[in-house]
Amino acid sequence: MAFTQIERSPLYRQVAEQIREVILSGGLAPGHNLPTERELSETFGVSRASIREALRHLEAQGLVLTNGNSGARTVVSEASTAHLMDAMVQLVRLQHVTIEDLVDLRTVIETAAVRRAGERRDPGALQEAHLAMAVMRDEGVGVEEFYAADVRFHIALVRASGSEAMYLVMLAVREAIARHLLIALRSLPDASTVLAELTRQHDAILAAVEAGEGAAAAEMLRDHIINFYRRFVFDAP
Amino acid sequence: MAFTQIERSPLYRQVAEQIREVILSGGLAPGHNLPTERELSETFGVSRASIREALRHLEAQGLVLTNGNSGARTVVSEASTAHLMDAMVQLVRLQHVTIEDLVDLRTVIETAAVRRAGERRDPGALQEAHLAMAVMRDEGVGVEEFYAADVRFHIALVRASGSEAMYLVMLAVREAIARHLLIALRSLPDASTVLAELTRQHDAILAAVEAGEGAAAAEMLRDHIINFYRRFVFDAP
DNA sequence: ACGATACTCGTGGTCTGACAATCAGTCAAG
DNA sequence: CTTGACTGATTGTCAGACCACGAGTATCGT
Repeated sequence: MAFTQIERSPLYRQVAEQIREVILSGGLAPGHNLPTERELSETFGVSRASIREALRHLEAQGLVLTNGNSGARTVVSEASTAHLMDAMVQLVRLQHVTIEDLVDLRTVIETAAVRRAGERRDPGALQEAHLAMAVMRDEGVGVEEFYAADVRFHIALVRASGSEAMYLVMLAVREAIARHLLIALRSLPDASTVLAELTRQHDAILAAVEAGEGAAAAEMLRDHIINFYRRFVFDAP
Repeated sequence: MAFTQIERSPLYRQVAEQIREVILSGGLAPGHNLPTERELSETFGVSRASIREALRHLEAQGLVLTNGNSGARTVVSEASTAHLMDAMVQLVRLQHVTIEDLVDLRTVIETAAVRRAGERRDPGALQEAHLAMAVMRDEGVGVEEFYAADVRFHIALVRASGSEAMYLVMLAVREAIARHLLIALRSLPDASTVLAELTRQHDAILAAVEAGEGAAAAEMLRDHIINFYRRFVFDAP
């Protein structure tokens, strides 16, 4: 006979798992109201406390959304990338992944994306890149603003590749890197010169993409990223 | 004037945020016991119910771990990739990312990783790849086992690149793709022929990596992946 | 002296019932 | 038509209780 191990998971986990499954399989559309806690309590046959703990679990997974205030119903959340980003940032902060690795991954994804973007030439996404360039070209721009525009620029390039997955991972990687990058930028002794140089490189990359020369753009982008990190982030202090 | 939105976060969220920050900044090392719920309740000045909801939040983020049974303390969790994978699977199931996109991303990362693996030639990780190959070479192997071995093989290749970040994202991507891939494999009319062909390709790729010919391995890997999906997954039904 | 047994205590898991703050809707007054 | 008050429902929070379980400790028989 085949006895099987008894698995004893807390009620709140069983409840959360059931609700999660319903949401993921489309039984509860985003934006719709969840049943009230008291209703759930009755249908599952557990106390409201357990229901609430299950809801907190789902909330942390980004599946449901509570408005923070009392008196507002709990709703099914839109699919969001925020939690993917959080998960990655967490791994970095816990030292499970090094910045070098992330930069490496960033280079791989971004060069591939740019190569593709050169073939597609999506005008919408490239427009966004141009807007970011306008900010960076401004002489008096501060380091913070420059960095924000830089992120917008690079993200726009990846988005122009048309791959939602790359865009997504890119967002997460950028978010995880952000802290270190900003520190490096802030401690630059001669900021405006460096920023001007970065802007020039951006210009060249964007031009190559728009000319349909994806391979050349990828090449320049690789140098752009690697050189920057080599000069200002890794060896710096 | 710049009025700013009033933000009113529930107690459980404030508690969770504080504890999370302590853990992420190293104030509580993985494996150590968290204070008991009653202690936390006292130090934060909120009821145990709120503390518990905060703990459920942290649990869902993979920061703390409760042993499921009663009588066991809550403990700070090791850094784990499980939640990154969950987050990505979730996005796929919510239709936010398509399988085509994921396969695309997979190709990009995996080819880059193999190229690197060819330069490093990490014997340990390649050993794991050989073990997986042994399973796949077995004639009578079932589709399920073959698939598991296939995942082990590809993951081992990425691991051999030495990039923890790529390995991580690869895990997540594979997990998200898994369901579709298995369905495709199961519905193959002529499984053993296809599996044998896949195994031959694997052999060639692994040989190239071990010979230090990363570029060639990457080329073969790209064909390997793209052809498979084109023939059996996308056009299939 | 030593191993097995029973006991106590602290922990997380669960429940109940209550109250406050807030929101959505209704409806009368101006 | 706008304003304000009223009503009912919902989430947020609390206090207090009980249970099941694990770990250590004391007790007992040999």
